[in-house]
Amino acid sequence: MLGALQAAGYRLTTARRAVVEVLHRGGHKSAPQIVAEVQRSYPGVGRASVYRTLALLSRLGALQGSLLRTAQAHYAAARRGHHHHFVCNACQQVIELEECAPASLMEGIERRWGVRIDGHLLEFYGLCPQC
Amino acid sequence: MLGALQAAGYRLTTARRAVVEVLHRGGHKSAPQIVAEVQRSYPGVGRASVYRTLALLSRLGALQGSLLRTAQAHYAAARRGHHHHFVCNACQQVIELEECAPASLMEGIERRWGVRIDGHLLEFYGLCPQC
DNA sequence: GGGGGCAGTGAAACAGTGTCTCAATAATGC
DNA sequence: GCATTATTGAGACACTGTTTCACTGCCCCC
Repeated sequence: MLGALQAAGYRLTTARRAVVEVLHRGGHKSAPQIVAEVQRSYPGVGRASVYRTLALLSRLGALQGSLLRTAQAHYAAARRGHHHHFVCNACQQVIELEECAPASLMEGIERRWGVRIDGHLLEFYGLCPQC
Repeated sequence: MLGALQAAGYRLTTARRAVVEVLHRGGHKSAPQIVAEVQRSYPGVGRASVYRTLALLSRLGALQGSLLRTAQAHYAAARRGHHHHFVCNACQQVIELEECAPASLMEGIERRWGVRIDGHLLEFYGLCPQC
């Protein structure tokens, strides 16, 4: 990850090293969790730098973020049980899809991981016909 | 939706009617959008009541919310391109899955809706083996 | 290996979303 | 109608994430 930064012409600073170190510990972490871990190891590093580094790394593709876009709750009247969305990266338009992840996929996950699934969220991102 | 409220023993108040009315206009709306629309038609209705009603309706299943859970950005080192999650409703644990929505599903969506997909998010919710 | 330019920083203020508290209000059952 | 009590609106609060700005320290160049 540090290599990716350097290769893209970015400087290797303490703040960036600290964030990468925490991310390399693995697992799934929320942004505030990452801030906390970074500051435990490197109290000098500021919150803003952590957020900046996270945004930078995901822009470079070295980091995967979920719920990255503006995190607001979205609602729609429940029809047909559930539905999924396509969100346009350019105009933010939301298209409601009827397509759904096949039941076989969910059954496979339940069997493999020993979990019980009672809901899911499937969202696609890209460009809509107008954009 | 009003029926569902009444059937569950909740009172039919102006605030609740206003929220339901806005939701029945259809489409996808963010919570702040709903607040704005409600207050345009019924300036007396408070923000808190709108949020309370939205939470109540989705608890009753009359409303579908996405990104309903605490909306924080989550990150993990990018491996194998992408991955998906199972989130336990009880302990909030996140399990990383390797399963993915089949490419055929995505191709179908691109063809049918005329969009170009370059990313997606697939999350399952339920109970983990421990819970 | 030692400047110098400037990318990057930390701190703090800001903006936005969602929650909570509490006195006041109004929907319901009788 | 009236009493009960669920629900409300206002405002304070907590939290996440962004922006600003003066300062710092990384890296290139000689």
